[in-house]
Amino acid sequence: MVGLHAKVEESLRSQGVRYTTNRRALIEALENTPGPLTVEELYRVTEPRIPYSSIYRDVRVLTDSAVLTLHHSADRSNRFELAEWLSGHHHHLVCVPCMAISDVSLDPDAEHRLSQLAESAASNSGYRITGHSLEIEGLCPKCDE
Amino acid sequence: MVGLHAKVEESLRSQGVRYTTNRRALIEALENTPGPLTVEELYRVTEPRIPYSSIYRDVRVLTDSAVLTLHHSADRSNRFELAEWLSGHHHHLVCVPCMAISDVSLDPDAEHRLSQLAESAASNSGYRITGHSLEIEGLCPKCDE
DNA sequence: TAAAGTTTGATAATCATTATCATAAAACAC
DNA sequence: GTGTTTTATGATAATGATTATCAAACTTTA
Repeated sequence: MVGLHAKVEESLRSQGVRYTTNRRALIEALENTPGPLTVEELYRVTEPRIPYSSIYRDVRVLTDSAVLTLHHSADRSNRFELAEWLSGHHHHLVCVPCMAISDVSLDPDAEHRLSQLAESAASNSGYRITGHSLEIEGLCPKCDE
Repeated sequence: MVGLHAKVEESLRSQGVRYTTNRRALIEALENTPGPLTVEELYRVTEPRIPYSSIYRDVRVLTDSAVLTLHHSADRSNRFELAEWLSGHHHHLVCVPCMAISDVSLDPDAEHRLSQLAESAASNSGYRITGHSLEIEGLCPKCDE
């Protein structure tokens, strides 16, 4: 099993993009978190501090390189996460009051049924389906009282 | 069957908010469109023109009043749509290349199975589930060639 | 009709994000 | 290695979308 950094480095190199200290720190921050992070959260979490201008530039570079994906959440904030080819296919569990987001996976059988649902829902739309994403909304244990 | 405007008016009145000409025009624009709209699209579609400052204020008022909901999708723009208690529960079909979004509904049986999937996926998270939303990604007929 | 409360639209202010650019670091050629 | 080219960095300025302000117009209520 190849490590995350090796995969990222290989992918970036093939695109002529360097895997620098800053970028490595951002990837590590996302690796150690159960859900997508905002730029501000990335700023607070990394040590030593990376200036905002660099974080903004790097998340853009990494998103353009398909290492990260952008996630847009209900509080209007942009959040970044590892692309699914690095983290595995997953969905999101969102706490409506506090806006915390964490990843959830379906077991293979459930995932298969979900794919079928998505296919059939779009069957007479003329679209060619390439993917799907389920967002589950609720109240996290802290907010549910 | 009560009309859309009557429902909106009643809901707003109960919250001490007026259903003015501008707000009615925004609701009508959303009623006549198969998916959520950006502020810019609302600006272009309404006649006579409503200034941006008013559109921004009104979509905020209507969202705070739970008449509209904010949709967070793959481009970075914010889109607004009628809340589900007005338009019915539905999901979204997104064309990845051109970013067009249209509503899709599941039949009751499929919707039931989707709810169960969402419940079971979150079963050991400690969350209390209140809803879900499926985003289906693909290529619309025009983009698929 | 008068008074109180809301909405409107023009404009200014704010905030997140992106662009600029001189410097620094890394990769490459010889 | 030395020099050359390419790419990355961080400080700062610029942009663009959204929100706040406020006087005037409009609605509702008394």
